[in-house]
Amino acid sequence: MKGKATSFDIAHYAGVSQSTVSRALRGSPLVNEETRRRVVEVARKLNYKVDKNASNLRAQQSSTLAVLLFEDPTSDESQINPFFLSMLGSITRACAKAGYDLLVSFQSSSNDWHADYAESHRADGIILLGYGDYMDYQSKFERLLESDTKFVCWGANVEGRPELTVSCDNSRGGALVAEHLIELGRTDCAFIGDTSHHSPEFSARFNGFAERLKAHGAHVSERKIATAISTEESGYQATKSLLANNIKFNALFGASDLIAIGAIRALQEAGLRVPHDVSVVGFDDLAVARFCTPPLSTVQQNTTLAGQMLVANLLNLIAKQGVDVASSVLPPQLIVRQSSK
Amino acid sequence: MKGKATSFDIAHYAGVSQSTVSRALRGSPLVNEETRRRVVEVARKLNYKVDKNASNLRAQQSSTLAVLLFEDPTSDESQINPFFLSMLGSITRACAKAGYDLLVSFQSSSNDWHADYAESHRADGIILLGYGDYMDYQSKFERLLESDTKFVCWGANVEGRPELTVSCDNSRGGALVAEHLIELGRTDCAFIGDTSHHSPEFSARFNGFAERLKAHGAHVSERKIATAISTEESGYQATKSLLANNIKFNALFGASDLIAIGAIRALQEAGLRVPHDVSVVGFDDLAVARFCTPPLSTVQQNTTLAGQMLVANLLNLIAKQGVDVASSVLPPQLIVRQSSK
DNA sequence: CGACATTATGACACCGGTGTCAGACGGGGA
DNA sequence: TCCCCGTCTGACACCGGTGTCATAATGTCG
Repeated sequence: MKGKATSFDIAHYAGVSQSTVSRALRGSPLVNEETRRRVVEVARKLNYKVDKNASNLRAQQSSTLAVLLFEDPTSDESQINPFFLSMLGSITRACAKAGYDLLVSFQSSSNDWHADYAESHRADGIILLGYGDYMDYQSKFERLLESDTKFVCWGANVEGRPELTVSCDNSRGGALVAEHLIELGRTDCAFIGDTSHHSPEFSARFNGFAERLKAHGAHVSERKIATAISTEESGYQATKSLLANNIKFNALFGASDLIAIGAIRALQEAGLRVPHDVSVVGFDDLAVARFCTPPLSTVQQNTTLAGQMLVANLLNLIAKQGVDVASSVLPPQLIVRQSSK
Repeated sequence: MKGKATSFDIAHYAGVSQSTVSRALRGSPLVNEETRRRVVEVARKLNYKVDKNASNLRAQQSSTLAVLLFEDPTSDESQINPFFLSMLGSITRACAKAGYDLLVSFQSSSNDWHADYAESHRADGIILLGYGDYMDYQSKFERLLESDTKFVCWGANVEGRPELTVSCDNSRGGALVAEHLIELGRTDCAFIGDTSHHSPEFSARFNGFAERLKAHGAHVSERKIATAISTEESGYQATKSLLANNIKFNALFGASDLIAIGAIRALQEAGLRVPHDVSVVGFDDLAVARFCTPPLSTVQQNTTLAGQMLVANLLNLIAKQGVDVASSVLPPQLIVRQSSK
């Protein structure tokens, strides 16, 4: 047998028509059980596999989802945010369970392909990760909506379409951190992250944090806020600049674990002890949080559940073409370790 | 316009035949420059995208590669080995650069789909990660070879086909660790990992390590070897069992960073100081190695280069159907940090 | 001005399945 | 015996492109 076997080959050897082969292999009730057995047996012997391209073409769908991971172009390209990688793992598993394949693509702002996967029929739907850090994300969303592309997004809100977003309750997470620091009596806080609308997740964390502090009579001074993207280096630099300006604080909230880890390095270099002089809390609960020095207190996001919901909501969207899907906001959980004792 | 535009729609509006549209959009020299401009313009206006399924079906290829990541079923399913994730990042980028899409799939030993992606024409070739830890990998390789599936593999050797493997020079990496410990005068070594053929990468690391020590008159006692898979917990347990048996050593080589990190935890719990009492060295240089307590000395594998070579070799294999591709063994690099000073 | 090469285009078969439709076949009831 | 119905199967159009072949239009040269 040259090349791969086709359904015509199977038909030939099983002594039936090609139509019957197709029906038999896909469990149609129209085919006689005895015939089916014969077809299945021949197919197995010839190691026959349905050609996905042909089947997708005819069926006008691809049984495939795509994940587009947006990377902040200002961050180091060689290191991918481990938080998204861990989400990727759970998305992959959820896809497999649903019988879908998963295409993975790393996007940078330079390319504009966001809808390509769907429009070229390579994927039935798209999952967006990291678009909260995308400068111009609302306009991207508009283009996706316009072309009727099925998509769901982690973190960033799609205006007027809450059902397209799965996110952590960032505001609540920030509040948990505030409560924890209040309990410790450490209310003179610095914040490293981003309070602007460019970064909806970081600013939600900050707002939840600041509001809860305020409710207790404390407040975060503008001077104690430094801007950083979600990398260790950026957190380090931002904290260093605070210290260089001789700004004092007894607690520090990093908008992500990577930022917090960088902040700890800057603090330690400046001779400050964590947590003795400064309590530090991060956000994400990356694996590394458990192992760093000192082990980092942080707010855990349930990436496993998040991945499952992204996939489930997207499939729902594809199946029901746009009917109501509930907004999905996941509860965060505070994990206290040595960095804030 | 209902639904997506097809090349016939473009043809209609541009006043040419469908054939010409196809040629024009794919840069055939057969079409008049003026005609091409018109076609391209109409296509852009109608937001036309080539249907990948149709094009793949006709061309009998998919412009897609698949990554199969094998997970040790005995390890915690929710946490994916960060080493492979980082490789995944560089593979994705290399694919994108070559104009290929990437399918990602996590395999467990229970499913037997290894060749499915290729045989169903979903992917032109397959990249195997983590198959060195696969109990029965040679038989899987045989099936892939038999079905003429194009594939390359990280780490594990395919018998008689060195061109299908890209790997780190694990033996040399082990030797680097040995040399480093010899310099420190720490030759009473423990090894945590796997010295059996079940884990070709770990055992190569061990062999390179042991041989170099032997050449210096030192030697690793059987009693100081404990078996572990590549997780923090497993490294912790293995080290704990050594200590429980009252086995002494002044250096420890963990076959991976995760193992070494678990080992450090076990040592510290037992009241041993790292590196004062025991020098610890790992393997991989995960991001976490820089941040753990104390920062971990380790052997760096160049995942960026590795990913690029896997993709390049695979594409080569697909293009030249089986002609010689050089075996690719990448040089490891010792990174000394506080854990072995 | 006719033979011939060159360029640009259209018609059409084809990739390998899926779904529809028509019809063969056997059995039961009138 | 004839008709009807349910069960099972085959023929065929179709999905949306790609590549081949034939041909029209234009230009070249003797």
